[in-house]
Amino acid sequence: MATRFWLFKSDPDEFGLSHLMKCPEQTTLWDGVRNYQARNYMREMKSGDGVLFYHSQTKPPAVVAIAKVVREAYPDPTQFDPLSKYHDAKSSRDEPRWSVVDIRLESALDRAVTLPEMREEPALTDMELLRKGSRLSIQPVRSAEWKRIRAMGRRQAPKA
DNA sequence: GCCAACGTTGGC
DNA sequence: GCCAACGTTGGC
Repeated sequence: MATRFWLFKSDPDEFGLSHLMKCPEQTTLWDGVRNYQARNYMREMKSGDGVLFYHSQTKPPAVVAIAKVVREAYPDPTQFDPLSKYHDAKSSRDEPRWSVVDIRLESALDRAVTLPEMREEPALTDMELLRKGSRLSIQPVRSAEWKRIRAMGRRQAPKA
C-alpha cells in the first residue's frame, strides 16, 4: 500500500515540537485522542506514513515539522489509568476504546508554514485544515498537499 | 476573551 | 431516535 500522509495538531503549551525533540529517539506515543474519527484515522495508519506536525493556538498557527509513523495503532494506555486526565471508565482492556500510534520526529521545517500562508496557496484550497470549523486533531493530507507544504517549508519560500 | 462549529450527552 | 443543552476546540 502506498505511503499516506497525515496532519497532527498539537497545542505547544501541552506538547509541542520542543517536547517531541526531547523525547528518547524523538519518538512519542500520540495519546489522549478522544475523538472517534481521529481515532479511526490512527487505526488506518501504517509504519512509514508521513506526518505534518502542526501547532495550534499559536500566533499564527503553523506546520512546524515533519514526522513519521513508527508504530501502528495499539491501545492508549492512558484510558486505563484512573489518575490520567484521559482516563475512560467505560473502556475495557478486552475492548479498548482508544488507540495511539507512535511517531518519530524526522526534521523541523527550515521555516514554519503558517496557516495564513496556507490559505493563500492555491494548491492547498481543498485541505481539511482550511475548512471552516475544522477541529479534527488528526487529518488525512493528500500527497500533493504534503509535497507543497514541504516545499514551502524549505529555507526560501518558493513562489506560489 | 469571544464565539462559531462541532461532538457528545441525556431526557423524553 | 430526536434534539436541546452543554462542553470543547481553536482561529481570530
